[in-house]
Amino acid sequence: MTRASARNVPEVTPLWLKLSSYLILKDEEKDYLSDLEKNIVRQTARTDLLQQGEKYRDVRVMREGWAIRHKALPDGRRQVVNFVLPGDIIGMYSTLFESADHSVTTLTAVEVACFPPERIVELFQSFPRLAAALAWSGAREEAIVAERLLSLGRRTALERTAHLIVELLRRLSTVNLVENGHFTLPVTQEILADALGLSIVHINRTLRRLRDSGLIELNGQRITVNDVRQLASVGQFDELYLHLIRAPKRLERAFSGDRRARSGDDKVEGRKM
Amino acid sequence: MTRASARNVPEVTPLWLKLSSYLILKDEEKDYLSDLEKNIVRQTARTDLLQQGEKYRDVRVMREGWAIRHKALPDGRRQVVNFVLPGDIIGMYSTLFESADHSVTTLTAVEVACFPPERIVELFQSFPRLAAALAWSGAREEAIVAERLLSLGRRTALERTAHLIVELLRRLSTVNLVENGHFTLPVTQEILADALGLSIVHINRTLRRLRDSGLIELNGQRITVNDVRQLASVGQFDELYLHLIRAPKRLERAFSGDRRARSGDDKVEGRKM
DNA sequence: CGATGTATTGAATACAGTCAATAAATGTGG
DNA sequence: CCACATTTATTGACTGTATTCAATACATCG
Repeated sequence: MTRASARNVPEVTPLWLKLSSYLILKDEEKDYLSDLEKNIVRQTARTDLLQQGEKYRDVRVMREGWAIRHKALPDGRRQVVNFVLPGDIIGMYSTLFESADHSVTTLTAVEVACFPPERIVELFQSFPRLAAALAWSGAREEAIVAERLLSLGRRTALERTAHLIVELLRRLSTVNLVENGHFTLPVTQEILADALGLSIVHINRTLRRLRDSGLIELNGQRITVNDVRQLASVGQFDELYLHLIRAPKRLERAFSGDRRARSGDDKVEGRKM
Repeated sequence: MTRASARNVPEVTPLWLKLSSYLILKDEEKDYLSDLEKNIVRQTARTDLLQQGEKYRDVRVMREGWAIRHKALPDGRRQVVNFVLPGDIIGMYSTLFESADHSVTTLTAVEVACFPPERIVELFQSFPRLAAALAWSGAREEAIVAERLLSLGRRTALERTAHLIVELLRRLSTVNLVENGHFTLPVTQEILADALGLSIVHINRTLRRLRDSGLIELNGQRITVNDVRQLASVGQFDELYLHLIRAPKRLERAFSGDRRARSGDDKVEGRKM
């Protein structure tokens, strides 16, 4: 915890906060993260950060504001795949694909950091702990999408809606954007509908039910969750999928040893090759 | 294409085939893959490869047979997140999580290769091209789940079903498991229902409609797709999301240069740091 | 202060679910 | 190899959740 006094203490960004919930970052890692987020771009609400079919470019880190990742059918029907919140990364593996199969559109004015995808590779080589944390965050995103799939496939409208609210609460908590159970929800009911696979009208009715039951309150873009436990219960919320636990011991162990040799230790004891 | 005569020519596995659709593997990479798949385990149909809540163990490669990745609600409702086909990897990033948020259950007798997750790290360090190919395959899985989310959210029962059949056809084609438009579909209608967020009864009726329209034929576990184009059209199938194109040029370029320096080249020209 | 986008509610409709009964297929033990 | 049991598939009738259509209220913004 000793901090070199000469060192420029880097700003605490949402990404920093999020990764810190997974493992304790070292100063050099914080510095590298800080450097990654150096190139900052601002964009207004309801503009595209990425368009379906477009060639991928930079990797981006959401620093402030909300966006949605969504896919559309030729006839205009649309599905919101996920919400992009502060601390989330856009197009981490973009180098691997030729073109995007989804769009990303801002819901609010946003502040994003941009860097070339080559830096991800660099990071995997030079900062394996950071790389693991980023990979964790990426894999967790997949888990979130899978959980939403469970919602759309098997939860009722009420359950889905309750579930989404709890999910957002949890995710925003990690980056300090929840205060006393309330947070800003900068979405129209149309967007909620597209996220939950429902019609606008039905989302409206469902929110009404949640409000009438006293579980939530809505004032403009401010949502207050009065009873998280009960809301989570309505949504059949399973804490497991957000993987909000620190890096497993075996991972820490892997990083504690010699950096070059870390692939060998566990392996050899289990099998001979 | 010259092959060292002394070299043990490795078996062509589904994973090998799949990755080859993305980039042309070098002999040393083939050898490494072959070594990864050395430890082979067989398991009968309808047994678990992984259970929700369980601690993660080995990484597995499906060599033969089918499985499903699925999540369940406390009351028993179930959602199949994805089908695990030959060449697919189970739990690639498993080290990063404490416990599994989903189960994996075999549909047929399967043959899987097991290896400790540390080898993924090893591979990222020693075989970056292979690592990229694996990361591609992982990111593609996410894309498949996202596309299924679009299905459940915004496609009708008929569209969903048609879409899934085309998806399976495409994925199985990559690993040479489709012949003349027909392939083995080792699933009950209950599993299809759980994959598509429908009831068993409704899947049955939907399949009937597809058969009556002559688009597909079903004989036991053998399905024949008579008109892929039309079926794809019914399912609003978008070729984009499977990312069935070779590694983008910038990736190849990155690998062609000096291994240690490859993070720098593109980066510097765009910005100064 | 109109204009557009968003929210809300009622009424009619539809797609998909549930219940139920039967048929077909698959598996098991004698 | 057959008889029985179980799982899976199929179809009809009825129900219900969510959609669509429509009208109105409310909000936000230039």
